[in-house]
Amino acid sequence: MTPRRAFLPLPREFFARSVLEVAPELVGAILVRELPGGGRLTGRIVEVEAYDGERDLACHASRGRTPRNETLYGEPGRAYVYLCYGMHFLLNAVSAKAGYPAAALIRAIEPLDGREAMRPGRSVSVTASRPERIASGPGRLSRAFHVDLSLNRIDLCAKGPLWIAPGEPVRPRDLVRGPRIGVESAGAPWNRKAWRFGLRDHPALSVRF
DNA sequence: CTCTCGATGTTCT
DNA sequence: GAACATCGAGAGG
Repeated sequence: MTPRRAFLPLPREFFARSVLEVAPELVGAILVRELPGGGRLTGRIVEVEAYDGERDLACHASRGRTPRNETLYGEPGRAYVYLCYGMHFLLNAVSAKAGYPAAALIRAIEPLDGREAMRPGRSVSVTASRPERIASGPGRLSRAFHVDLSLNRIDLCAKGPLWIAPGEPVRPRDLVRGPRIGVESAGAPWNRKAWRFGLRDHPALSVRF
């Protein structure tokens, strides 16, 4: 019998901490997607950003609680999925204790199992020539892993349609950080916080550090 | 490589 | 109307 990896989900306590601890530790972890029709997609998380509370003007919760961001205020360890720019679904892991809105945005994944079932962008040319970049961006990874609004609020701490398992440890020198992407308009100091974490020089990064 | 711009829908002013 | 945690095409260097 082939020793197949168990991919046990990370426990809820992992996510029930400050997102500034959770986000960097998610780098290197494994995202597992069970497709409705059968088939499993897996990939290594190589880039994550932290969004921390109502005071963080780049966080969706900065203007208070709304129907859209309700999940952010709930139990840690759940998926917060929302529609961005009218056409991309972005995947977050809710962090901190319930009632405190914080989440880690998963921004890029190195494809592992099930690559043939990952959906490329509308342009075949880009991803066909660089298959390792099929999930190299928050919108692209959701498309590749078939993540949409139906997965909002699902539990990432239990086997189901989507969960996160521990990966191989990341050497400290391979973990790099820098300012978050696409949050210029949040203004200082929020657009300058070095709350983006990733694997040094990894080809699947959405943008180089 | 860089820059610019349109797509597309929900939320806020 | 404008803004928005994005992406990819097209033009230009």
